[in-house]
Amino acid sequence: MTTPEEARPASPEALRLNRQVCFAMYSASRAATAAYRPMLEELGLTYPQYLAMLVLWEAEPRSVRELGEELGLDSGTLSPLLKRLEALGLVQRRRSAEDERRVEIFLTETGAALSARASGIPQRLADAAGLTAAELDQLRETLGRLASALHASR
Amino acid sequence: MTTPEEARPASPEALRLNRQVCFAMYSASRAATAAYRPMLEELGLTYPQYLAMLVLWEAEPRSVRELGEELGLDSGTLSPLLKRLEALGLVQRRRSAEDERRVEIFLTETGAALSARASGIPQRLADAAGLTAAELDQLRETLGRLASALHASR
DNA sequence: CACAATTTAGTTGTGCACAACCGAACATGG
DNA sequence: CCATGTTCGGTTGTGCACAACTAAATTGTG
Repeated sequence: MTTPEEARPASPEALRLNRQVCFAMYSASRAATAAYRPMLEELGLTYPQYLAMLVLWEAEPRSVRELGEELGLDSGTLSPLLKRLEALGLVQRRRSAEDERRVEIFLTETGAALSARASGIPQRLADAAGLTAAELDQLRETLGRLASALHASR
Repeated sequence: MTTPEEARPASPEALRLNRQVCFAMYSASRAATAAYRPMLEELGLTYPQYLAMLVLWEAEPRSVRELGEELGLDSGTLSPLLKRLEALGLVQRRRSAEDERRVEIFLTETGAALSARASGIPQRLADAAGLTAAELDQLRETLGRLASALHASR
């Protein structure tokens, strides 16, 4: 009576892959990155590079630390990523004059102009998602609470 | 009349980071991986390694291709991952006799026994998530539909 | 002022992801 | 049987993530 349907002796129901919300997130997140890829390829960006550019398009310049705060990434990830953006001619890295520890990331003209070509991407992705605007809103809200709770639980 | 609240001339609302569901997923997924990390460290596993073990705990042996199907990962990711699991003594890789192209992944006794020590992890993570069981269920369902739609959109 | 503690980027090393490609093994039509 | 095409696992190269560490600049304190 312990196993309702088929016998499944070795594997407690809790360990079933398809029951795990975190696998669904991991999987959906990679699917989203894959969906962005062809669109971002036109801009010559990877998804994390696109995220960094989104932050810079909102306000600029930003220090590496500020970018890391917004994106939840550390310098080990951002330092090489930003150097690649610089090599692409989209940003410029410059030591702050007031605080020589800080490196300020400025958009170049090319980098700033790129936002125009990126502006259609969110809508194209939302269309591909196949969810209603309300569902997307609720999903975003739930994921936000989840991430907060997980961060707090450390 | 175009910008309802504060003026935000340079950055169309669509490009705001916090509006993007995909960033919420990306972020929450990494938060989940980080939440798993200390628990999985006790088992000596990374999160993707844990996922592979979950699949094997359900049914075994599985070919590399079958594992890839379940996890949505290709051989470029799985081959080295499975070699690491073999080096840990948790699985064994063996060429199939019927089809010499296939490599079957078997659990070792140690690998099979590890499921007992892993059985508490899903509940511990669900607790850390701070969502109700209903919310987690709905989240999983929505993410599943989203991933399907994104895969279909290619 | 001296000097310990903190902040900030950067580097190194490990482990995914994934594209592109390869060679061996199998399948199939002729 | 044989030529062609497909499947399968593996390798290589690039780009994240993240832990652990380093060095330089700044801040706080006696």
